Amino acid sequence: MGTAERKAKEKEELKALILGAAKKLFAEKGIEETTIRSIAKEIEYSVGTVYVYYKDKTEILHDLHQQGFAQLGGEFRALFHVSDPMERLKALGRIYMRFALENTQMYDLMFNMKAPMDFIKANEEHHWKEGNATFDALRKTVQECMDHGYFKGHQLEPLSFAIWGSVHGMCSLYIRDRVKAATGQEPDPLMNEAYEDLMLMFSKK
Amino acid sequence: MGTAERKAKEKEELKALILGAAKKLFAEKGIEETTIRSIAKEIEYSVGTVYVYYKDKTEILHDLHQQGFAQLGGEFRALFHVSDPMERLKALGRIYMRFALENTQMYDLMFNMKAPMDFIKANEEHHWKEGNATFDALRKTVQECMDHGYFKGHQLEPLSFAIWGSVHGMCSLYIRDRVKAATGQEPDPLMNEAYEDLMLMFSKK
DNA sequence: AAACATAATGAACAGTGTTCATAAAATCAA
DNA sequence: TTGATTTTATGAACACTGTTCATTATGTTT
Repeated sequence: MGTAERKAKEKEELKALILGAAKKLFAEKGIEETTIRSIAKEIEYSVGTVYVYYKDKTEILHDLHQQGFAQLGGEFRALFHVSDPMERLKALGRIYMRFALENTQMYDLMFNMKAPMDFIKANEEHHWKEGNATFDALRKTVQECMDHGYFKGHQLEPLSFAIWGSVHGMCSLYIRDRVKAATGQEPDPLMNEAYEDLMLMFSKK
Repeated sequence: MGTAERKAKEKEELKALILGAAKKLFAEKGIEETTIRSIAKEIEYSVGTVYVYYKDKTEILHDLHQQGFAQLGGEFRALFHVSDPMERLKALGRIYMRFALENTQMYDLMFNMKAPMDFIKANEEHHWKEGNATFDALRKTVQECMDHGYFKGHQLEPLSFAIWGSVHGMCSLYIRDRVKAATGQEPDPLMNEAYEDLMLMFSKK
């Protein structure tokens, strides 16, 4: 049936319109200022309409969080042409860090906020697909590093987590304004130097 | 004047009562559920009274955040009898991690939430006293480690930040429920193993 | 006892996410 | 085309939040 098909498409379009408005406001103003009413106003629909297409605010945030992972995942995949695993590991970290610093709100949503995980739990999807895929990219690279003689005496799983945590921690402190406040130094250069320090330790055979 | 003195003391007591109730509710239910009304109810005062003693919710959260640092700082100071700097560094990290896992809400407030930093900024105190003091404990220990031949080729400041970030990152991912969701493993053992992995790398001369 | 100062109150305001009976629009059936 | 039916959009209303402030109650001083 042609009409049903078209209607389904229109529904998808309006849903995407809502998500786009949410994304824009979210990136600009952050989560606090991104209210359902402001989203509705942005696309010139009523408040109720948003709730026709999204049952929750958390569902919107979850979709946004997925978009973020799609982007980061794409940037990760583009790095798999780097054959030297340690080089790739360093590049993965750099991309991750750049993504965090350039999309602070989005990064926050993906790795710090409760909402997306709450949504995932509430919908019985006890697999965090996006997170797993991203973590897999790291794990595979770490495994290859080990095959090349790096990280002797370490275990793949905890080591991968430790590496993820290390880079995430610096980004997280950056985003929450703890870096300058605690060190008294300018955040951006310090982040770079700290990252070099980390990689120096990681790449010691 | 004796009466004035007593009244001042009473004021302090009521303020402490409010903070205590806030702390209790906060540790139990988290920040979302800790409303001004629930605090007032807990101590059997009216909503308005809370605002007599605290101008803001952020001021309450800032005081709470300070209490957290007082506790963590105390536990840190107790470690300065450990003379071997690398041993002390490892112990600092363990204490930090234990604090995070046992006081998730408080840790979150101290290192992840916006409110306390917003309050500090709003009050022109562009020094994060608590954070600085805590970071100093780490920096001093790292410096001593370097004096003992560790961390060759590293710079004190970025390295200290990298170490802080590393441990913080793992704790942060734990608290925000990303660990099990991304790795599929039980968080607590994984955290311990990952910490060992980190320290193994840090302590390579 | 009266005048004054301090402290506690809770109704009211503006904002939030969310719901749902109603209205409008689109589709289908004749 | 016209009427019936289904689908979509609406915004007032609800329960909650942080916050304010005129009013009330309490305590102190003269």
